[in-house]
Amino acid sequence: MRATMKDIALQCGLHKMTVSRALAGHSSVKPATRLKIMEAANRLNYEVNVLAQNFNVGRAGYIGVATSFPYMLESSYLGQSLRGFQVALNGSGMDMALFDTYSDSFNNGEKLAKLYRQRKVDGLLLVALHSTDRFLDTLRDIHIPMVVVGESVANPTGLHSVFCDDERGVRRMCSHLFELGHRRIAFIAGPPDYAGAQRRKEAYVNFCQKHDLNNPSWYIQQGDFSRATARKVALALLRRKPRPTAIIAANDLMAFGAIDTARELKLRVPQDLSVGGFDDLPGAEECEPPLTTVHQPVKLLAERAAGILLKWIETGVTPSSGTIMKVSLKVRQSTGRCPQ
Amino acid sequence: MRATMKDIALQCGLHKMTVSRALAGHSSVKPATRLKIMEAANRLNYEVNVLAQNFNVGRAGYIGVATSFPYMLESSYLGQSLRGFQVALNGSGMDMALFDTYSDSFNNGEKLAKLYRQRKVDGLLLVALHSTDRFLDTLRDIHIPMVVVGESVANPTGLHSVFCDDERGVRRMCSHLFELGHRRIAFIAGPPDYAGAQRRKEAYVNFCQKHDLNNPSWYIQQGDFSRATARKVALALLRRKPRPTAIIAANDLMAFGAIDTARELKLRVPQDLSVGGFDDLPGAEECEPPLTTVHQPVKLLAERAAGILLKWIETGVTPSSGTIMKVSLKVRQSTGRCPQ
DNA sequence: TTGTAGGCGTTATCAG
DNA sequence: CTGATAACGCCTACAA
Repeated sequence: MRATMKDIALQCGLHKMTVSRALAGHSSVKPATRLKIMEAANRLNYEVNVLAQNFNVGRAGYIGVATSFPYMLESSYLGQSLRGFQVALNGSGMDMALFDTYSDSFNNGEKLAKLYRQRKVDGLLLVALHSTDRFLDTLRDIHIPMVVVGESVANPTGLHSVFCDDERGVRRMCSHLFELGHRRIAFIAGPPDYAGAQRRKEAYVNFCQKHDLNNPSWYIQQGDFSRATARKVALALLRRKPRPTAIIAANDLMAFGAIDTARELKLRVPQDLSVGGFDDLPGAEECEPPLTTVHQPVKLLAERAAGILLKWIETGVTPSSGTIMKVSLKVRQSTGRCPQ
Repeated sequence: MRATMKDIALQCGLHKMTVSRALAGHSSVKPATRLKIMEAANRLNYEVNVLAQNFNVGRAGYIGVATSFPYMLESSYLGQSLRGFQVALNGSGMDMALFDTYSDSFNNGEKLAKLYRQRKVDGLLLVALHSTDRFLDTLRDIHIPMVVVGESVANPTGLHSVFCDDERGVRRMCSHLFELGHRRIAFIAGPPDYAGAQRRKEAYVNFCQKHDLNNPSWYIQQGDFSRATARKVALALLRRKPRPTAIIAANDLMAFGAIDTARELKLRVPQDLSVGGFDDLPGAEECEPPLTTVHQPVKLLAERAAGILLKWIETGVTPSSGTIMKVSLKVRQSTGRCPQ
């Protein structure tokens, strides 16, 4: 069906090798010959067989993006990440393949490793990995080019991860509220098996200690990054005395949940209660009230991660350590002076 | 580096062809030989080179999922679609590659066509395509195995699309409200270049005519499937007299927007205003109040689409027409009896 | 400037 | 039951 270099060669009375050179843009082809070849290629609707090309050089031409489907897929976190990857991959000849690591078969990393060993992908980008995933144990040993995005890893040996400065972000949020007069600051934590969530919580705890806030232990509530759960635990926070005057949520979704609950309890945000988030989702700016949050440059972070991975694949040199990206505090209308 | 069949063959003193047969599970291999081969394969950590395999049979082993990144990526519509694809692709040896059709270079279909001609993908799944996209013009002629998901196409020649029964869905929503006593029913339409949005609007118009509702023309407002825009146009609907007692939005996001506005105007939903949506997003059930909406079996729809595409690729036979999936009305708390 | 030989790893096919 | 050969489409390396 489809024309090959051989077909063009036949039409032109040349050898397929000359065709290969001409199409690859080698300078060692006589202009006249090149022209003839180009015309024939056009005539035949020729298009390189990338499959053969890649097979020849032993690469798949795909980067595997591994994520846990169930709720990551619909997160703008992944959305922005993918956009960042796209930017980095653009022009590299690599494209993105999407894999679900949620299913059980994935959870020991075997399946991902297989993808690589079978040459379905040339490397992996792992988005917001759970730090408990046994991925690491399995994958680390296989020396697969792979970069973890948005999550640092407890034991980073042989793994490169790109993540944001969670600690600094939470610290800045705490300071912001502190300066507004807040002392009764509560915290809704993320799932404990996310290293990033862990870092955020610790930063909050450290801040409280450093400033002798001495808040009751129930000021720290366990969330799971979901809005629904945040609503529930916010209820626990806002019903009991002494009621916090500010809540920091470990991500924006949970901040939204806290605001939902405040509204339900007829508490005004920010007059009666300040709420801070983390992530700066696209929706954070347009919600009611616009959310004060820590901006994470997700797209950039992803772009960086993909860039590192590409270089790794091309050069074969394992990048050394982790990469930390800066965050910034976006002060909007969900935080205000402490009441009284 | 990596072991090949040849390596195994050498270790076993056999021909690589025998190894191929043994590993492929052919019955024509002596059990003892097979065992020897299996052991060697294990010892060498052998894994088939899928790349070579695919090259040999002339297929990429990837299905391209094309979507316009900007907001589709973060939609649960795409999320559910991908999950559906995954189910259908499972076990087929095909995986998903993700492509952004938003950029200009994609909009004439050339790039997608190239993906196919270059054998980067074996077929395409187009999610929620704009019906104005010139994709169709370009792609139709190339006979690429491809299925459009969630959108019917004006001129379906040579294109198979799987979409839901938009008309029936809106009709059922209209009837539901009508039976609750509503007559002043307004409609927030979706972007006119989506065929599905068009169908939904027409279904509404038809219902109004059939029941002689004779509502003013401004009862139809133009939205763009986004929450923000819906808020604005809902304001136009709710500020003017005679105020509608019910609003149907062409998708859930816009229904949420309408509820936002109602809340802002101190209108209670559903006591003062009923609001209906379309899609049944995961969030529709847990929002406040839970949304009455038309359930679209997106995951199933996607699964079906991917199944059709797979068969097309395997058999080479173009499927005939479009496939329409059933919808169902989910009555929740955002609709109620007409006030007075 | 162009041609030839060979190989990438797998499988179909035919021969033994 | 196993082996030999060839082919998939391209490219590297060397020869003319």
